[in-house]
Amino acid sequence: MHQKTIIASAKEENRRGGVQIQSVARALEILKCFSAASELGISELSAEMGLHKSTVFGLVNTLVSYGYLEQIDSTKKYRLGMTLFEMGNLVLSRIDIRNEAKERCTPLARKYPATVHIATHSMGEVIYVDKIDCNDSLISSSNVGKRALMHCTGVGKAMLAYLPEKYLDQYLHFPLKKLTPNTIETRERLLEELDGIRKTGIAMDREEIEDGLTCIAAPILQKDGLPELAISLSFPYGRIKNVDIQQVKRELLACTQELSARLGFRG
Amino acid sequence: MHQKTIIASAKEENRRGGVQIQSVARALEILKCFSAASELGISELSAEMGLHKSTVFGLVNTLVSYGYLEQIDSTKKYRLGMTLFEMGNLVLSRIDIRNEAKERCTPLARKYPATVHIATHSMGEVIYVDKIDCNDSLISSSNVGKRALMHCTGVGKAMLAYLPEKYLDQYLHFPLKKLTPNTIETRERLLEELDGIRKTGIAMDREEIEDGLTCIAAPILQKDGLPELAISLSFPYGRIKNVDIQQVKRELLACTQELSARLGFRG
DNA sequence: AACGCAGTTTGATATTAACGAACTATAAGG
DNA sequence: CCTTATAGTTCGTTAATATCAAACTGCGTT
Repeated sequence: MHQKTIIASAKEENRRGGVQIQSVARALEILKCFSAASELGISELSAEMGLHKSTVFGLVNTLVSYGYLEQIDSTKKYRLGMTLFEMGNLVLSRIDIRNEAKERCTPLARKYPATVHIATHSMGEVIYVDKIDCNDSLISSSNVGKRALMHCTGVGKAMLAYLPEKYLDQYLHFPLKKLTPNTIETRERLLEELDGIRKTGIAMDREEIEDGLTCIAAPILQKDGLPELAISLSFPYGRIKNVDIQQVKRELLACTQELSARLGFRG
Repeated sequence: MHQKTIIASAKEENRRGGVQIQSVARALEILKCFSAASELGISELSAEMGLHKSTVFGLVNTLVSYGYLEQIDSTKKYRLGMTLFEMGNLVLSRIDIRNEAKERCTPLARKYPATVHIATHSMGEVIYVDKIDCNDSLISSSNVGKRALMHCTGVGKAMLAYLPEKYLDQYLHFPLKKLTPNTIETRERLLEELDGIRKTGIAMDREEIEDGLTCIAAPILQKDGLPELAISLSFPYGRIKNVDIQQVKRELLACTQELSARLGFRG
């Protein structure tokens, strides 16, 4: 079957060992085709997936039954459904410590000209779960719910430093994607960096994801020593000048260590 | 196969016409087994679903590949994954008008001793998408992301009144579930109520979902006249006494009509 | 050290998902 | 207004694939 080949080659990346159920994988690939605003029809999806219309219809129809997609009456097209929102909120409420983290870190966003981000990790990527805007914020396009790469973000490196090395092997592909002149590319350089982070408990992003953006980050560790979240302060170009970085590090560490303690972590 | 029978009988409810892909439906049923905090193993799921362990394993494994579930290293059990959060945020950002609605209605929550809820509908149920706590709020256990029945909530009735009657036939089962002495039970009584709502543009919940809780609600209508959201003010027992209900209705309508106009609705 | 339990892997069989073709409905164009 | 085209939907056949059973692994307990 030529279709199978297309699917397999296009999506082999996220294969995890063990059995995969083809039709489930295809259904989830269909969900991936949708972005926030996009409304797609069966034929578009069929073309995108390289599958027959009727095959896609069956998969889509099942997703609709469960509210993962919904059909727009007027156009007959489909869009993401409210069950995803419902389930997403369940996940959010699972991360108990997030609320506390937000409360505890709000003073930092007030005191410094920085945006505070709270993030977790999933399958080798950063996912932002919340943010606190700084007082004099210009625009606030939210990253909440978005993914980012781990090797070039403060939060990502902060968590990687406390994850087992096999996590790194499983999810990171070297050479790492270079986004700015400062982005770390090699495994050796990354391991070295992570060693440094473990020494101080603080991860820095020095214009590694975006020119002009500096971040100071630290992880929140669970009882077992693994990171559940990380918190970062992002200073856009220029604003970092008049800030006492050592002082920020101390205050951030005070926050995250207290939060780690709340999770039962004994450093 | 006896398992098939179990699945079919247990879940026939949410069947939508047309083909269903069994393994996709099973995968989504598996997701349903999880609540926020729950961590389930393959054997538990296998028992819950009435399927063989290895069958469940294949399905779960696929869900893990895509981040819909994640495995906890220490216990080998599974929990809901971050992709659900990611997708849920996409859905949220699709509902553009929500932000405006929140902003526009915040004054109401400040002025009156009420909690403001913003909700939409999905498959015949209400889903709360946001809320604004009132100033002197006691506890704020959030309903955001939760579902509720349409026939006994202000927001639900507000939206039902502007949905086609076939929506009602498709999703509501009579007699309706009675939650308090005031809950509407019959189809006739509901249609009558919806007629009344269309006359004033306002839906009231007079202790129909919970004793002592009164709500005033109104829909936000799209260009095509169908409701996208509804907004309600909830007054807990006692607080409604000193409130000028007619004035609240006028102010709420002013909000929702402005918001409907923003969506292109011309009443 | 043996047992039991839970997660995981493997292989055989028959169910089921995929395809192709046909059908319907809506919209565009002559 | 009728034809044509496009997109969504339905149906029946076939072969691929999901399911089950049984065996394996690894951990924790007795």
